[in-house]
Amino acid sequence: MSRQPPAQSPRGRPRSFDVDAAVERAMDVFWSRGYHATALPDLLRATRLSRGSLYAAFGDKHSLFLRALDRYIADAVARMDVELAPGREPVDALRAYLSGYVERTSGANGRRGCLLVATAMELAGQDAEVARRVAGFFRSLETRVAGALSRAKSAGKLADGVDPATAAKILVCFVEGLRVVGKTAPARATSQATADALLDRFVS
Amino acid sequence: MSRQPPAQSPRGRPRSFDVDAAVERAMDVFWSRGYHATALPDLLRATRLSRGSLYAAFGDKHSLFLRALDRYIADAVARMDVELAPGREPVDALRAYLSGYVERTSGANGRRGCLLVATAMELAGQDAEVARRVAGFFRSLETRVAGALSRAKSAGKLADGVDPATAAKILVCFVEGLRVVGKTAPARATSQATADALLDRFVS
DNA sequence: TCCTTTCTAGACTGATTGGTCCATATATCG
DNA sequence: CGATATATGGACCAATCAGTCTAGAAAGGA
Repeated sequence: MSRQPPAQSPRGRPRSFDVDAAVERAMDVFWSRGYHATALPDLLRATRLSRGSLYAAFGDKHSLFLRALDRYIADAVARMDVELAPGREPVDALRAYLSGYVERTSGANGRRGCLLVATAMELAGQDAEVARRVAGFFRSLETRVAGALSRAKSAGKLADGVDPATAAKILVCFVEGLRVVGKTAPARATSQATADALLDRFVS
Repeated sequence: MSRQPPAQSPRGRPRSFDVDAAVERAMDVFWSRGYHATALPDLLRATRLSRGSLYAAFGDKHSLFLRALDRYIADAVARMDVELAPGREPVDALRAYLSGYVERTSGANGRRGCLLVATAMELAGQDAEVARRVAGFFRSLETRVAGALSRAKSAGKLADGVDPATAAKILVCFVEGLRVVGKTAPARATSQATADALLDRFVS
């Protein structure tokens, strides 16, 4: 869908910087500082681009931010697709998925936070483009968790009375709450025990 | 602790505006826009104060923000103390507490968000004063929920194998996650059903 | 080599930022 | 009344904001 080679050699200097790498570096900055607190010089330093190049390539700060956010979401969804792959034993998959969240929300990783949650809180209320992406991500997340829970139920691994769709909503809230509480840099073992205890209430 | 009358009449014009009301109005602005996106003119309009009065009374934007945050936290803790009062039947108390969160995180209320969560994500990583307050709030929250769960356990109302301290951590993550997901303005009934389903996994 | 394109560095813009200051009005006390 | 303290509104400040533009360097294709 993207990155098709040019139809014919465009005579002259070819693009000499890696756009995707620039987006990734910009993402890192927005990730650790948030949208409003990120100033243009921060982005120029991180991307190692000149002002002219940055504006030529991305238009403006807001557009660059949306690309960074899309990149963050794509990475997160790709990771989910691996951890919660349908082929995998579903309870193991859920446990691995939760462990990944624990890893990312404890200690220094936790303190760093989450671009998506920070963006949801900072911008989703005022920025429709952002709100769409945030809502879409939560939908993706819930769908995949619900799928794993459904497969677990089919395999008879779920406790009595657990509805996969409802339990998925619970787990989504829980992991996003982990990201918030993670800002206080909780101990890994504590968060892991908490996540295990929750999952243990659903599986049999 | 606060608001003691002056030791002796201070000759001259007495304070003619309500400081607490100004803090509350400032809180509303920070609440809906976040720290960085709130500009001084926004605060002047909301508090109906002149620049001079605002700086004389609060020092600077950051100090005013901390006062607003403290006010928000005090309100939240006071509400918890009512909803989770030790005298109350503990399971009813927990149910009421969760319902309050559902109310505040669904529909338009949800879209408005939460000053504490937004602040945690926007500032806690870089601002020690803020980080202290955020961590303190989560501790208060967890302590109170754990207390209610303990009382429920003593009354034999908890399911087998549920540890109050661990379940409290789960519920804290869940409700803070509700605040995040609430930014997408979920339907009240859906959130209520989700919260009920979670609590039903703990009570017997 | 020459043409074309892309890059960089930085000057520059107008608007806005948080914060200071002051002249003036107002209100309450002794 | 007169002294004192507190308010207002707006001028003013330096710094920074996002964004535009240009001159010249750099590099590949013809």
